[in-house]
Amino acid sequence: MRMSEQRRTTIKDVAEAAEVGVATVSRVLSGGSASPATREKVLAAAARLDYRPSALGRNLRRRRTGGIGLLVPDITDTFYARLADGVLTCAQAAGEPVMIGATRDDPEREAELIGSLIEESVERVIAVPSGDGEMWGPAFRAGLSVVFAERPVRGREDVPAVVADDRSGMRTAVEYLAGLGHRRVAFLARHGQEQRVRGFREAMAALGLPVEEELIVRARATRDSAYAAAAGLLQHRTDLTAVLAGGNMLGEAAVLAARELDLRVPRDVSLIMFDDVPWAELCSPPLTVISQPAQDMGYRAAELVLREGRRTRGVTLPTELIVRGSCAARR
Amino acid sequence: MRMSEQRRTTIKDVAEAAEVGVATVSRVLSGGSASPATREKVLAAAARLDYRPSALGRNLRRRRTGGIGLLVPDITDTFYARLADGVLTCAQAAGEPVMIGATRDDPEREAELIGSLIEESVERVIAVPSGDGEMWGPAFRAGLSVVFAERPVRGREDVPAVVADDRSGMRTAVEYLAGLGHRRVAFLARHGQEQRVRGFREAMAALGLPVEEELIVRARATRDSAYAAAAGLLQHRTDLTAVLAGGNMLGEAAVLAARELDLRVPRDVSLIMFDDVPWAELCSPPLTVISQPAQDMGYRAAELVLREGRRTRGVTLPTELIVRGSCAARR
DNA sequence: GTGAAAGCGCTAACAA
DNA sequence: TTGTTAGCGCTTTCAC
Repeated sequence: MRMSEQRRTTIKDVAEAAEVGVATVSRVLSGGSASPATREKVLAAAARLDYRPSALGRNLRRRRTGGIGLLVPDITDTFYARLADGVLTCAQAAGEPVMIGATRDDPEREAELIGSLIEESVERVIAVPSGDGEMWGPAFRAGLSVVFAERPVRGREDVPAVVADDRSGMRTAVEYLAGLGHRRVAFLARHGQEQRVRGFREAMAALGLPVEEELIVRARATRDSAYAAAAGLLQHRTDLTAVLAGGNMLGEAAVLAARELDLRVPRDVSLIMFDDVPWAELCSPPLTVISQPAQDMGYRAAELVLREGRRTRGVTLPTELIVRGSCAARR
Repeated sequence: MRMSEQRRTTIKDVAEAAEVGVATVSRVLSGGSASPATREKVLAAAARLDYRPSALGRNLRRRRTGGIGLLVPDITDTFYARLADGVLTCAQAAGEPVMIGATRDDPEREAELIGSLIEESVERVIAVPSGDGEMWGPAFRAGLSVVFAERPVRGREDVPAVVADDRSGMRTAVEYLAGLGHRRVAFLARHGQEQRVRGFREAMAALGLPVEEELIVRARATRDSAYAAAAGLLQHRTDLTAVLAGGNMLGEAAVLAARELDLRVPRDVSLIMFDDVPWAELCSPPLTVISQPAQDMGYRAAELVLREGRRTRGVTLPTELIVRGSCAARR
């Protein structure tokens, strides 16, 4: 005996209550033409019944879903959190729901999440890609429009990407360090940040500094991996005088590892971090950083993916050197 | 620019390819009974066509959506980011998509987001509530099952909530401070953290310390609001000897404000923060904190909301005092 | 074990 | 201007 069989209020209920056909209700509610009288009736009935059109029905019929999918490696990394925030801001303004997934920087998981987005008929995706171009085959075959954020994917140069100006940022950082007299500078990068690695190499070369492959260390997008990379670097290479961290988690790890090894920043080693975060200022010493507009990045990516217009080109956003106290002149 | 009218592969296509009826395909794919021979045929066809069942169709038919909605004030606040991470971890393990929204700690926006979740037929929601009980009327009327996180909502005591043990945490903090000789301790709270405020009052009273209303300051869940609150407090009340920050953003603001006002921590003022974050250790001095299991909170909330079983009770998770260097004995 | 058919809630032709 | 109707892709009786 089901007394309160929670049935959802449907368009049919509204139609009956307003004494019109369902098509009329649909039209009125989506701003179509209708006589003032009927419009009034329908609106009143809808309000009275607290009617909310089912996105399920609509999307099935239209064979598309409005929402946008968002794939980031780790929402716990403030950079991705800010990026996500930008996406949310733009999406909410456009009234689009956002479906989020954490890839853990794992191509396999990424593939799963892409599959899940396809199942949900999400047709727009913003992703900080972890895997290579192949992961994205199913996505394109399914016809969804994707925009990459933070970094492009090799082999998918046709897909628009919203990125920071890594080359310029790296160049600025390396020049700053070189100006301070550093020659042996290491680079802590996240896997996949090849743009930055390339920028680093270029900048070093341009200044006539040696690029030792051993001084370019890669980590995965997790705290543990970052720490291991930083500690390993600092421990084994006592000859380096400066380290450049490719992201805030790498920077955090570097500060921690340095402290653990009793290295003083910036006396024993100078440190500069890509990405500015609130705690950089609270840190001791305050960290010198290359800031990048994370939230903007997300916002722009959302704009791009929302703009139906095909053939949109990617966007490169500027970075900025913010000198604080973690770099010193090399004696 | 799609050249071929990308038609999605449907169950019908698979049925034709496998030379069976659609019902059979459905059955096989959802683990129903079928003869080994047909099962084989269907699976092969599905794989060959790279078939993915449409969640839209399924959900519409079933009149429910699997996904879970997640509403947080600000994903940029690492506490909420960790909470969200917990939710994502659990949801992904269960294969459920997560729809996320940022309420900005604004009841109105929260109401909008709830409405949007209803439209999407999401039937499970985890929320860090901003508004009062009334906001949630439509949600319950629509029959969705919700779990609150971080704090309960007054007037909705029947809704399960996953929270930190605020009373115990506050008590521990206050006792620690009192043991150090502090009597004039201020509390920086976020609006809605009434549990913590209550815990603070109780703890102070229990130790025979005076509770000055003026020393309990509330901020909204934004960096600006937090900073304003902290700066105002520190500026106007030069007689206080310790401040307890109700969350990491409040703590961050307090450190910043103190620095701005040339107050030395812990010499001039002791500081203790609710919620442990990676930078607390990097800060100078390292911050003494009451840690709370944010990611766990999210995970547990997801478990609760996923467990169909109604009448689940809420969960209270333990907190822990982690002494670092931001509190000193009062001379 | 298998298939035909009836919808889930909605929108878009097409009629009236 | 309005209503009728045919599906969108799927699951689920209900016959066979």
